[in-house]
Amino acid sequence: MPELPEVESTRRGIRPHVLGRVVDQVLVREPRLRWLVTDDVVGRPRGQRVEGVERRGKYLLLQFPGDALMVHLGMSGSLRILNGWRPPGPHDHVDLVFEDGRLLRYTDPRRFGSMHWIPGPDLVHPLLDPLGPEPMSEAFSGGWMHRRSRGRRASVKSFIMDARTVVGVGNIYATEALFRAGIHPARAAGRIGAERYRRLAQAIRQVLSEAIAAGGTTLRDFVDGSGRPGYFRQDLRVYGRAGEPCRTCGSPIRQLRIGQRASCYCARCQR
DNA sequence: CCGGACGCCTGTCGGC
DNA sequence: TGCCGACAGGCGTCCG
Repeated sequence: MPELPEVESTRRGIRPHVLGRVVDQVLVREPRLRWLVTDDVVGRPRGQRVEGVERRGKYLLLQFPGDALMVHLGMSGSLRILNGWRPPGPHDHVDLVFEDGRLLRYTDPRRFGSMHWIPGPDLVHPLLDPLGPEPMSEAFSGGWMHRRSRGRRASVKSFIMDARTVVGVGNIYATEALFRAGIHPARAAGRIGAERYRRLAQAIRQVLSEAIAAGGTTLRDFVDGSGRPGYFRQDLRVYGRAGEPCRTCGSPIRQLRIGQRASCYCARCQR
């Protein structure tokens, strides 16, 4: 499910409901996520107040005094605020129960997500360590991509989906950004010039901003912290539109596979 | 170092 | 109707 806009929509949805609340207990019904949920996730948050709800790439960070809880939604994960106890469904793996009876419930049918306790205030974790720049930060630019891509023969689509290049860009938004920038997804990253990378950086920022404003993209089951779907699906120009006419030029949208992922593009608009 | 394939899971959908 | 393969929003790991 979730790329940066969906994670950010989740962050904004849950933040007002969890900020300042004190954790009463953490219930882990199924610890077998992408990585085994360890005992510190169950034991350490108890009695602690949530002091911040942040995001780094596709990771959500619940900040406690001195420590943090790091959550990844994988392919099919979501977090929901419940105002009171409700019986959990088969994929409701973790509950953070607050002292006032509200809870934050983690649901993830495919269990590709994860939950880690990060001791200490500095957000040091091996999964965060290799991450590249945030797309909205100054550190991310066409120049950065251009320099980093010299000599690379991998496709530009794989290149921008690599979190070391830029965080938060998954299959949907890589596909959409390349369409907006007029770049063919299979083109070798190292054979794209500085000016086109400037356009691509702008396209990535633009498509992510618009998607956040729409509450993200719901393909099947994504909902934000309040249970609302995202409405960016109707604004997708190429993703999931193979065989349909290009909204710009009318020629049929084509699809190929890059790195085991479907890649839709317009052969006329993207070179 | 780089690039590509694999595997982890469950649910859904299309074709036969 | 039922079965079976393909596919799905991610990403660490392994291999050549």
